[in-house]
Amino acid sequence: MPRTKETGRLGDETPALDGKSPAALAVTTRERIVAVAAELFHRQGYSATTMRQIATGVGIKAASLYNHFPSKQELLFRISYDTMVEMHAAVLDAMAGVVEPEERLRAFVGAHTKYCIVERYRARVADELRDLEPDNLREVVAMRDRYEGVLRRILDDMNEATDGAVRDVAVTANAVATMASQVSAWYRDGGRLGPEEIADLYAELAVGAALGSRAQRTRAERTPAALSGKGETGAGSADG
Amino acid sequence: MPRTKETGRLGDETPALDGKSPAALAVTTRERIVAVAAELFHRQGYSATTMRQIATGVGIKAASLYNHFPSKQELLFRISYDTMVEMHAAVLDAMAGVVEPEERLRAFVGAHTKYCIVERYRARVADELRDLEPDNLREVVAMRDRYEGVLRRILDDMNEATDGAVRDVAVTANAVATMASQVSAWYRDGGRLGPEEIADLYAELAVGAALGSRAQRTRAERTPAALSGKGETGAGSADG
DNA sequence: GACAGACTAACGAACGATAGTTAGTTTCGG
DNA sequence: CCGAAACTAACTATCGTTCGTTAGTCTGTC
Repeated sequence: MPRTKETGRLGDETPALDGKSPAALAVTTRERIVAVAAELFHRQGYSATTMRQIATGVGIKAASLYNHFPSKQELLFRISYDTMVEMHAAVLDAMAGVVEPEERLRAFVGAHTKYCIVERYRARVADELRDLEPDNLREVVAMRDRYEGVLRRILDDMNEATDGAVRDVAVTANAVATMASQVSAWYRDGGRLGPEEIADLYAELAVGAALGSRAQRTRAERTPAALSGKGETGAGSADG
Repeated sequence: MPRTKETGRLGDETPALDGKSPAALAVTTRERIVAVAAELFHRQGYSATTMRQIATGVGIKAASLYNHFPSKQELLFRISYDTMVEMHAAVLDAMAGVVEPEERLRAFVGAHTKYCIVERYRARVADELRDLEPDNLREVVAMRDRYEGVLRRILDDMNEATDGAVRDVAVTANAVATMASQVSAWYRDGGRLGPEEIADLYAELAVGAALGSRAQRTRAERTPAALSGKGETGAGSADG
């Protein structure tokens, strides 16, 4: 490691690193790069973020970034892909051992929401697929599709268990997934509720949305509307 | 109007304009610029879109864009602001004359969702506030806050009418608003359901989320959880 | 009705700034 | 004392924007 400046000591010549951001807590330079890049990509978008900004945030020069990542695009891909994997794992872990469909939905949405709050920079970057180059895009989309398949299966099970209370599985799956992912669009630290509490609320919102109120259900029986939408990606297709 | 090339005739030297995009239907050059820019901003993001790309899409050169807009930023602002105004008007129109809170929620979410589908390019650009410069941002955010206040008031009314069935008004408002806005993230033309049908489904999802299922409500009475969250922006604050 | 002048909207060319990236060199830690 | 990882310096490409110009069109006056 060069330069007398140690990774642990901050605030001397490092212009960024406010101390509270996750970048300050990261140990290795590589981890700090990822953390800083995620925050900047989140705040400014990929294209509007420069390698020099990332470098300044980490406390090094732009050229030094290339000792850790071969390109800006690869940096974006690693953030997106690793986040997708991590989120998937967190959700599967939360659902482990839970068998009742409605409880599985709670576990899924709760864990997903919580992850999207706690890791909100990464999560938002991973949700923005537009800047990924074709090959990288394919890989991340495949990951995401597998992930959303889990949700669709839960809703299918709920539909079966409740004799068709879910009005349209495909649309509901998309709606619930986007709702939970976008929690990071409005969440801010220091608010009235913490991540856990919001995650619990979101889980209940999802259950309510999926099953509907009793009034809705009786109304639906009277006027049969859309079918259950089983076995389709959505009303449209996925994005490419 | 210069150049023998008339605005109405297309496809001679204009390299873009595939005929099906809204840009092809626009009459004036200014309208076509807005339509092309909205689609490109949506697909690639603001920073990744160049003035030369927009110009090519319209069928003119980059320099000519400045006869219609003083800057790229102003172009973004006009798209964002006008869309916000239009959407607000569409939703208020749909709610006109509807008094029952639950029906007002249906009207709000239905109209909002439908607009976000039909005008999905514009709507997604207007939802991306990160590229707006401070002054422009303030104006659009003010517009949006007024808009979301309407939703919060509806949920407050529902809460009163149902003796507290809405678990947390602030969180629910944010969740419903983001859910509906993000419908454009997955909708594609030619799918199983059209805009109207999806909008209706979303309205029901919102009602279900807001009121919850009967099972949820009895469960909530046993274990009093979060308060109703009245009079606050959310669990965090809004963005700035 | 004709014609001078203002206006609109297009063009090609170019400018300054800055982007991602590379090459070559220096500097410590193990 | 070797190599990982930092540095300085520079290259090339492209960006938003400006400039000077030109062709067509509207407007008002005689």
